[in-house]
Amino acid sequence: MEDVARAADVSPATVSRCINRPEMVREDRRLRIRAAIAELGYVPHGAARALASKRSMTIGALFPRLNSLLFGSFIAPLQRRLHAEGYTLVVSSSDYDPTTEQQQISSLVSNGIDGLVLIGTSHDPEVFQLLERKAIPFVLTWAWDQDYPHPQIGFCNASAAAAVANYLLDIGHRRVGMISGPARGNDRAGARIRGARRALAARGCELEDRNLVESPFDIREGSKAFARLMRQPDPPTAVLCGSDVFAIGALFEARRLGLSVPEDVSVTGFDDTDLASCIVPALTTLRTPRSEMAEVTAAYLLDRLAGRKTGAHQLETELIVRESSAPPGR
Amino acid sequence: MEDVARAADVSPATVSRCINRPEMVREDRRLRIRAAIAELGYVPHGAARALASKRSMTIGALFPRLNSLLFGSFIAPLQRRLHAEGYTLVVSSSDYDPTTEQQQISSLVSNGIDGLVLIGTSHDPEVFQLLERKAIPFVLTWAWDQDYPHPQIGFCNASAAAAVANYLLDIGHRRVGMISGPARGNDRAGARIRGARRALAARGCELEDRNLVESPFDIREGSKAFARLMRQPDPPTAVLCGSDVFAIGALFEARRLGLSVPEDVSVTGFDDTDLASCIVPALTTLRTPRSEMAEVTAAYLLDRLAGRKTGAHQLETELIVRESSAPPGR
DNA sequence: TCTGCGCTTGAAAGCGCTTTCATGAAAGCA
DNA sequence: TGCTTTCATGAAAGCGCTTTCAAGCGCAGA
Repeated sequence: MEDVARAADVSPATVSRCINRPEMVREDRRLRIRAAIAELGYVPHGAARALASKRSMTIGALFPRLNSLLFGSFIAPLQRRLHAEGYTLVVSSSDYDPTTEQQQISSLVSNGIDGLVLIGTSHDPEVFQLLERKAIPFVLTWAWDQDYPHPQIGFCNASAAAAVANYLLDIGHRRVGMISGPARGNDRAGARIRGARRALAARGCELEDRNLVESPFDIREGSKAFARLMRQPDPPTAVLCGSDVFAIGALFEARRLGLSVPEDVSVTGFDDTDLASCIVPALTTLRTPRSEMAEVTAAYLLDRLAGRKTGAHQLETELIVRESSAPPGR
Repeated sequence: MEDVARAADVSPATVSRCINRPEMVREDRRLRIRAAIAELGYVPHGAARALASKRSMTIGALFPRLNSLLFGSFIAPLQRRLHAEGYTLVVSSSDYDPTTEQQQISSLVSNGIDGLVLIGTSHDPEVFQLLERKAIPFVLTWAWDQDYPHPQIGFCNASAAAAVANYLLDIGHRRVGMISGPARGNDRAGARIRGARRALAARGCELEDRNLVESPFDIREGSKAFARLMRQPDPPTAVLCGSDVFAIGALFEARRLGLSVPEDVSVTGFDDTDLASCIVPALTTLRTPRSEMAEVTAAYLLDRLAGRKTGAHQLETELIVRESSAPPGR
């Protein structure tokens, strides 16, 4: 920066202003400074900026997993929107482990994030303490719970799952199986089980224990779980999957088992990932509003960071009926 | 830090040493300092550390795309390995656009990365200038070119594609189609086309223009391209896809068109993504050594950052024959 | 012509840490 | 005992920026 200042024949203070609030510096100098910056290939030193200005222009996002089909469609728009406002998004993953999550958050805070995006509502209280002590705005996404004390931008996983269950009931299914992610430590999976179970019970169909399989999120696990459900004496006529990943695995497995979907068994997904509409048969699924959620999340944080007042948002989900579901029996 | 120093009754310098090189401080004080840190929930200020120490303990990685099936299996092990050595991985994406790439790199450098991972060999010369001027170690992955002047850790895309082509020739195919990513601006896609074309030509089979489709990396595009190839009067008996993504799209489309794979047409993928082994029929594909590449990449950068001498690496690929390929005709 | 105001600018004081350098204490040796 | 050597520590000088503060400048209005 000294070099640039010298080359443009101004003080370092003016160079700094030219970079941060160009409208403050007179046009002729601004041009001279910009020329000098380009000429010298000057790249500002982020750490020094962060230290002096107390803002890093960086937002953190911590996901349980990165290598899934799921989060891409959230990260991309989030990144885009934040970048447009000059912020950099730093993503990392906790591997569904609370301890790792704490470490990662601590590391993010240490790296100087100005704001943080978390997934779901179940986090260690210490996390919230740290964020509040450091006055770092944060928001929980992918979930919505009326009585939750922290800002959320998401949808109600329970009623979304209930919507799928009700749809299956509507078209005549009575024996419904479910493949879910591990409810333990995953509020979303837990809420989806709860929602589906209640909806079924409300119309006289228990979700029997033998018809509920919890597995790690993985296509292959979806296949295994589906096989297990269908191998039973009295298998379900419809399998409600708590994630498209499971449903995709189920569809593959059905083909291997020689079962036709939806003639022999209906399969529904959850999330409406890219694959859901491509796969054959196209997957009936519940669309979660990921890109909208990303937009609103970005807007929320940007508002908070600009000192504007904002609030939480509940977003809508939508059932997408495609080819993988039909009335039972035939 | 002042607070911690006061609480532990030592100087800030000792606290700093306790954090960075604990073996330098006497045990009793070390324990006192650690207790104070825990007690006060002290989190070091990364920017200040970076500024003072001239190291950010951060590695950047710039991918063309993030939302693909592909890079997850590279990022996860890379992240794990770097994290184990105290480094944080920052990933971002250029969207296959050279200008965006430059901006992103500039932003990464500005954010103070200590090292950088790039994909492929085609990058603006200015990028290398900047990295060299700032003395930031970097490495190019996913590619291998004998005569390339910058450090690479990857595999030869051309010979990998040639291996697939030769396999198809070996089992008797003469009319081979190819679905490739856009060769323009993507050295990997270009090399794969070149490799396949040469291997075919070497054994008397031209890759005709009508049998080569270039599309953006996307399942749906794979379906479209496959449909286009098969709609021709004299369609190929095998379709060599430059990416599993295309092959998966092709498999779905085949089912829609009522074509059996591999009876009516063989389909091969590239990369051996997670889906390749799950899908029905399981995909014959070329395994690219992504996690190994991640390990070696991490090791290379860590060596460079520790001042150790190291060199580039060529890695091996492997053809995985599964169910989607068979001799033609039947 | 003089006063007062707004607009730009530069000087300089940190931001929170690391690291050099000097110091004192403890340990080893003659 | 007196000397050197080693080790652990604290004081203090920055790291490269931003931002406050004061001051210079030109101009409008009196």
